[in-house]
Amino acid sequence: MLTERQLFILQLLINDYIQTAEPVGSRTISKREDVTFSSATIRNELADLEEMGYIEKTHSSSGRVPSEKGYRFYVDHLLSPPVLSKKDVNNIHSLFAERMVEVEKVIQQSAGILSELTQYTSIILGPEVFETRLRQIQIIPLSKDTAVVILVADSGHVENRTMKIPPSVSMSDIEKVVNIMNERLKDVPLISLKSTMMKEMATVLKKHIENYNQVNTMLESLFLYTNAEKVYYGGKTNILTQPEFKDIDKVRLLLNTLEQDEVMYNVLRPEKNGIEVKIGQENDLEAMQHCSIVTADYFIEGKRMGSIALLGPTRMEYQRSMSILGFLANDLTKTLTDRYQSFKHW
Amino acid sequence: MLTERQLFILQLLINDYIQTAEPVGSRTISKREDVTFSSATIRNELADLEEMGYIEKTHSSSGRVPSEKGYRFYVDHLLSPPVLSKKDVNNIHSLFAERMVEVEKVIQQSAGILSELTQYTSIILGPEVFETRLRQIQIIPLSKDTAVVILVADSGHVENRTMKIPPSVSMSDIEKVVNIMNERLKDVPLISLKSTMMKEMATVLKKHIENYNQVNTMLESLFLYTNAEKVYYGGKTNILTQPEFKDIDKVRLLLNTLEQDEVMYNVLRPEKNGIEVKIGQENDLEAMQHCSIVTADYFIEGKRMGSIALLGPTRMEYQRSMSILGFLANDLTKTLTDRYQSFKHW
DNA sequence: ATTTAGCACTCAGTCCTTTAGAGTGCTAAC
DNA sequence: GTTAGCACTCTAAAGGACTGAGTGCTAAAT
Repeated sequence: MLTERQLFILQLLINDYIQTAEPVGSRTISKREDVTFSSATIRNELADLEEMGYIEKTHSSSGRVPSEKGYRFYVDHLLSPPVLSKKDVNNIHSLFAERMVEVEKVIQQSAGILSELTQYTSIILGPEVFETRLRQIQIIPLSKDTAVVILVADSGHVENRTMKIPPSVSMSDIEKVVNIMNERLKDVPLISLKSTMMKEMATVLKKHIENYNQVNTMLESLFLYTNAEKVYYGGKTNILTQPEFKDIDKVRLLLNTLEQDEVMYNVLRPEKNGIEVKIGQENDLEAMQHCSIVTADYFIEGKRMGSIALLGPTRMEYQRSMSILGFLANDLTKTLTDRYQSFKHW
Repeated sequence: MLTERQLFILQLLINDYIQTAEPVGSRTISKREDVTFSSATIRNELADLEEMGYIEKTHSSSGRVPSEKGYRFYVDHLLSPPVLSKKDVNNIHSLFAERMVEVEKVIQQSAGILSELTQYTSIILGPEVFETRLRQIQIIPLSKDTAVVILVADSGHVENRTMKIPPSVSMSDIEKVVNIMNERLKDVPLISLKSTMMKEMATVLKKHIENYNQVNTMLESLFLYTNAEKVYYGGKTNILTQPEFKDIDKVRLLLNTLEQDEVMYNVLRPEKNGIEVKIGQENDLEAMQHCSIVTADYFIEGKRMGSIALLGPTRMEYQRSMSILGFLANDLTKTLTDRYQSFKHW
């Protein structure tokens, strides 16, 4: 479809535009050392590329700018082999060298370093709750009618909620329930706690507990909000340095969307494995029309646990972003798998 | 110092400017029904007010704009009696009607409603840790060398950290330590946990524990990061709708500052009780030069527990903000005190 | 049959100038 | 002390001229 030369020109053009954010003209391209043909030739090629929809003009006599189709093609076929500078690699490695104990800190730090290295906004989806399993439940009374319920997962993750205790339910009832729960619910994935409890425990509970109904509603309220995934951010305002975000309204829309964890959760939920790039309109969200998102997954023992992502303008450094992201995802996978193993084979 | 008429004119001018964000001229003021004197007279008065530093011109033939001194004076002496619409009151009351169980949720919701009602950014400092006391410590092993430590406060607040266990420390040692801690540290304010532990427990621990040194370093690392207060936000991007924040760089600076919880913590830490207003440069932070912050405190049994604040442009609706803030602080105080009582007299 | 030089044309951006309008300060009269 | 009136100031908007980067097309060169 595209000739060698057209590919070459398209690549040069997009590379240039990614660096400068300015429409690229034929002369700019022809000035490069490795370009042997004249600007007139380039003009002809550019006209063809435009006709095919890979590039666009901002006005009738302007230079060309990549279209989303152009970026798509670029990402799919024109990326040069990934190169990470030693500096970047060291940066990332030093992060994991610390061997932090808490998963959440590891992830928070990763988000920080990602945004620092790229000057984009980084977003990390915490380990999927449904892959972590219950280790223990504790109930600690606070007052005569409230108690804190603490769930500890095998990953070290701790969830807690405060709960009202109906007056008709006694402390010994609660102790009984907790005991039963710890017996029956151990190693159940957090995400299916509720259903497992309702199914498997109903009969058992009925046998042992007098006020079964009250206890039941109490337990239901306990698991009512299955906690959504936690979303971590780095460099939330980095996007404001991009020239395409001079417009306050665009910025506001985007930042507002970023604040909504549930929305971002859906954005990041990857559809296929590996490194994925969503360009402009490919993100269904209005606020993301002018953005691209690069996502990568991290795994524990081959199971997808979450994803890490970079959010930038459509004119983003795809190659570099993908390299860094892939690299970090890999390190994260290793670190977390290691950690998990040590839990498992204990 | 200022004549009645000057006071009146200053008040009108600031009120007008707060509404319109446009410099106010003598004609605008003279057009008001309750103004009996001519624009020429007003011009004379404005000249005087300017000389005294209460108002400024944006250029030599522009209308006048309040100076920071002007706002200060306005806030201190010219506020009209507070009026809250029924709608606002209902809005706030309905929030507390729900009787949520978790303190954190109450606070998060409060932040939300504040920002909704005012269209400013709301910031709430969570209950001061040093006023909450330890109820119980739990240690739950995760793997052979890690464990989760869970601290439950009497307020229902739960803290947790993951901890490395040195190989030389045995599980039974840890159990002993936890038991001793629960005996000795119950009802100690969270903030002084570390010092109390180091002082009071050293001797006891030495007696009972073999590997005192390892245990000690382990415990030290546990309390190394005394968790800073949690800061809650509502309407983070509301400030972007204000015309004075058209400038992306200002916005970036401000939003970045907002992201830094420690900085905000210091900004909010109130110096005196009651409702306080900090105008422009009175906030030492560079990023806040063009902002005002209104803060109010909330209490539990007369002890200050935290503060709630509104962040807006210097041209903010002080009267309304202060009313709403005061009202909410009051409700918060009541709600939290109620709750606390029920813990205490249990 | 490509490629290229050359040229006419287009348009955004900058710089000036003009104009309108809002506002001031001052003076002289009330 | 107050006000009408007027000259003056300055911004903001609107228009015009000019520049420069860029294009598309044509005709000549390869």
